Amino acid sequence: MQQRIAEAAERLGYQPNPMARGLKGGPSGLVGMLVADIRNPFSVAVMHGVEQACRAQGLSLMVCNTDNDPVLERQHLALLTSYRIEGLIVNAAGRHSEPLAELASDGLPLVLLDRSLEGIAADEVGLDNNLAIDMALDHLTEQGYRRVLFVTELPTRASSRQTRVARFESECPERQLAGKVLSLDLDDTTCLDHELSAFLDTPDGHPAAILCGNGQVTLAVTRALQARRIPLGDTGLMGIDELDWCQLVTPGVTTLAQPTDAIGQAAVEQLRDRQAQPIAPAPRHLRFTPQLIPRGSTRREQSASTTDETSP
Amino acid sequence: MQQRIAEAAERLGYQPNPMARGLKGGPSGLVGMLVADIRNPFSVAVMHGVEQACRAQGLSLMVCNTDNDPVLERQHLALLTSYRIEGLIVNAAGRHSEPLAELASDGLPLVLLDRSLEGIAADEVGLDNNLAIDMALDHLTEQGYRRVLFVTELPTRASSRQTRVARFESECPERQLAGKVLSLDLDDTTCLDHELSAFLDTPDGHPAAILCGNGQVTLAVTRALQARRIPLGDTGLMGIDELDWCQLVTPGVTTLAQPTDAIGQAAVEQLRDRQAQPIAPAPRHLRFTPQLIPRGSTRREQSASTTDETSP
DNA sequence: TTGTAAGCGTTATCAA
DNA sequence: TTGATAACGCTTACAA
Repeated sequence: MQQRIAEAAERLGYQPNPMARGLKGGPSGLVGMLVADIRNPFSVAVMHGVEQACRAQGLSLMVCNTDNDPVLERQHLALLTSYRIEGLIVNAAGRHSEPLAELASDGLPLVLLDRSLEGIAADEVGLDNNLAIDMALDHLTEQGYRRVLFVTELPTRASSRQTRVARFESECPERQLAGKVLSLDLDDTTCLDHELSAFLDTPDGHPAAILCGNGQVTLAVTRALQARRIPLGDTGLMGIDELDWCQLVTPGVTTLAQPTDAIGQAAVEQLRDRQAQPIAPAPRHLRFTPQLIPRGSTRREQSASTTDETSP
Repeated sequence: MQQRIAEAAERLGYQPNPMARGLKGGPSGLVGMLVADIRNPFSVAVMHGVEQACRAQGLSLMVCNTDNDPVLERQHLALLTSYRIEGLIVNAAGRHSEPLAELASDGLPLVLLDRSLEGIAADEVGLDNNLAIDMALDHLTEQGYRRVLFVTELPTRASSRQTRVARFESECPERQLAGKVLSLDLDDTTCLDHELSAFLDTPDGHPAAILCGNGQVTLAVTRALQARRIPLGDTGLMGIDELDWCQLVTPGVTTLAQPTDAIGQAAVEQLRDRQAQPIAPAPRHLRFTPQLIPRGSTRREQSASTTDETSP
């Protein structure tokens, strides 16, 4: 009997209207994602992982870019909830966002990507930031650098940046490294040149390296170094986030690659898990291990300019 | 009287439910966008322009990534239409897509980004491909290259690629250039090395250059050239699409930058225009002019390795 | 097993 | 000017 309607539906090309369905409160099959900056390759890479996972689960993904604008974030949040999303993956929200906290307490499955949010007890998925900093400092130490400048975007905006800065500051002394932190506003990189000079021009004989907090910073710093004709390797350069061009800029830029696909997929799984749980379990935090991709930019004794061909 | 309800709505934080609204058939304020490859920086850049324009118009944008998969494309199309979008911006659809044609003939405002589609008479917004090829060939000729290899992704997939190939083939003879076309499957770049060798190893004394059809190709070719230790400039390299790293790879990669923001915004405007028209006017084609950013990779007599600092 | 009815939050139409 | 009512397409609960 049901066969007959199923087959008639097939024949007529019937497709249920998700609007009507959503009205009544049924499952929407929709997952929302809030991205702080769609032009950040890391975000895009994670998003790709999220998409794949959604597809595998038969879910549809609705992506919104907030461009780091709290107002936009609020609007998009309203849009997403009005479409009855079943889960939300968030890679935005600089500060404690009230609407977001409200949603979480309303029981909407929520996964925070690459950041924690004050006052919101939600699942988190992201890099193991402490480990990443440790790995970076270990590598730089091994390569013989004794002074390190950590350049990061304004850490007030994202908790992961704060974590990295904190770890950097606590771990440098442990390794007898002279550490310094530079907070950068990417819209105004004039101070970068200045600070870079100040850091590099100290002729105390200790080899110096620069550690970049994310891909955008790596780009800005590489540009600045190149403008000042500073050869890489002699002055160390290392970045968190692997980028297309890191192997192209001679002698190659050393990076800590994030497992972006895995992170995206984990976010969706987390969402499903939570949906399946009738009583909300304690928030889970998933921290992924980065992969060190050593290249020429952290090789001090340049034995001929060997092009690095490591692939990401 | 209406004031009272307006103020009550404000007080209670009332927000109309777009589901219910959509059910009845009212305006949804939603625009859909289909992107073939979210990891293509060009697509992301255009998407950013689209977003800005939507915001300015008070529209919400729903983006779907098809990953060049016709099946996914169909699914996403179904999703978007079920949400009663008021307009659709498409940067996918390799071949004549039936569902798309259907939508267009149903009167849904449709803008094709960077491609035409057989059998679909819709508005188109994109680069002036003929002009772009002409500009590239002019530049390469001026710089003294006499042989050019045009590397493109499989042109069967996108009309803009076909247009570029056709123009390349017809214009090379005009300029007494020896032109050759290489169609590349980016998932399998083994043939690239091979073909590159074949092209460059012909010692007929004529300076050779490689022209890349888009950013992804530029990346693949730059990698291949670097692997073979071929210095840029001597062998010319030029790409369509400006990328972050083009100024970083010494001596800088010459590009034709697309005005991505303008293209995205034009797409949304086109949508609105069409919506406003009661009777559908003939499809409009908007073709944008690229910007030549000359760098060291097309400079033959390298007078000292001057770092190019032109910004995009 | 099959059929009917109410309700989800809007908008549009029509009467009062 | 205002208020009541039907309809959008679906789900769910209950009656035949």
